[in-house]
Amino acid sequence: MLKFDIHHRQGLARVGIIHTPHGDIKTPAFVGAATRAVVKALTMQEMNDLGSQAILANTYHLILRPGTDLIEEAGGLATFNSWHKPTFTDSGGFQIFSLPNVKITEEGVKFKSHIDGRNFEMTPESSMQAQWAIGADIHIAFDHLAKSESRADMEEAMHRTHRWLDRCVDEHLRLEDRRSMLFEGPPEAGKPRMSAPRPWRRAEATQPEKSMLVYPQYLYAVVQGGTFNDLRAESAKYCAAKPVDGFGIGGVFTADGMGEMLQTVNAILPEDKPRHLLGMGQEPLDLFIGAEFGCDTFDCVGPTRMARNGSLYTKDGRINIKNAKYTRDFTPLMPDCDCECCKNYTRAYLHHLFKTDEITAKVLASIHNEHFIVRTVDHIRAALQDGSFQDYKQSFLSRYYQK
RNA sequence: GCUGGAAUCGUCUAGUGGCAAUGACAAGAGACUGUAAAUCUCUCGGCUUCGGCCUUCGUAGGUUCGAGUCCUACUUCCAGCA
Repeated sequence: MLKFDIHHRQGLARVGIIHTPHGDIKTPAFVGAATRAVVKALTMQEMNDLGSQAILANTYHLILRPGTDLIEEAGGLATFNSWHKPTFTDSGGFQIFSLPNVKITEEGVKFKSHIDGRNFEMTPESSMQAQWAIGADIHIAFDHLAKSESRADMEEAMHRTHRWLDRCVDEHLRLEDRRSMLFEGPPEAGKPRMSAPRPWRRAEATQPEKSMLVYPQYLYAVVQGGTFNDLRAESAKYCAAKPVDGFGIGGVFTADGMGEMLQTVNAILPEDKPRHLLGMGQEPLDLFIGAEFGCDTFDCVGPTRMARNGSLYTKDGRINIKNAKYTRDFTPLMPDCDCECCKNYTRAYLHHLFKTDEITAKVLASIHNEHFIVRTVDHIRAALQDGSFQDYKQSFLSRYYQK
């Protein structure tokens, strides 16, 4: 089981540490979106320097390119992309369900690559195998996304997600058993299964299957149910009963009603396992609500996508640096920010880089936005720890969202 | 000097008798939440009571119900020949 220590609680909120084979994550934490094993526009060194603790890659994208075998051969995701810190993979379900012409059956999903039209099939088992090959520390179960917001569709998607979760768990445990047999021998009574961290070399297996990464990997179930809190409760109960290491909360698209939903779900989920709020974190409000109601980690493509499109966070809300009014603004983007962008460059310079479509515009903007969100969650963690959360939330949000 | 060719909204460009006029870029603004996103959308002659009205395709005339489009002259530019 994934080790998760909780040091402090305040209502549903908690402060803790997730211990992964590639290091610790102090929670609550924002996990950078590295869909194709890269945080767009940034190097892993830059991600490290801006304070990121973990990244999340996407199984769908990595299956298409470069292929999961290649990542396994490289020594796993964290070695391949030189991150060397905790990693997550999303199952790919979310992406596949958003493709046109997907064929969904109880067995799994058939789809065509959006790159070259090649046919692929993904099942709960194959998603687990792909994620084990990619070798992130934490995997997300292959879930079914509802085709609409309707209750009938949500219910169908939830039940299939549950059935698929059972298959994900079986396959995950099979892969973990195989790994531990290969590298640690049969479990001894009284001795914990989890191995000490080791060098992340790929090991040649002597068993029929060809190779395997030596470190343990962990699985999160996904809670579904859309905007229907009774479905959310049902899903949380189902997931809570499974031998998984943590939980993803999926299918959340707006902050409206999110707090109530999280209260329902997180009151049911076991306290001693981490919870990841899938895909939320573009709006600071999401992060405050998520942390307040018991979520430990977040990921979101928003900060870096916004950055590439010139929409930059400040304490007074987002600004579009491409606007003409910043042409002669020779002040830092955010004066009290200690990111590389704000410490060294002015709004006028950023404006110029964007207007001339220089690559560095996206680099500096991504550094700032990612830093902004990572540090906001860091502050939330500190505030929870010292009891000032409500004050911090109030002062941050009233300034950020004032009009 | 002669002979061709060309002048269109910031720029380049489409247009060969019904046109406020094509497309691209530039410019102005907006969107973006488990990334088919360095992407996408809107505006882009002026006014408007949103039905229109006014002014526009180098300049000045002309032909025509009607001209960016045809004719004449002029101006400027390009090419070739002197």
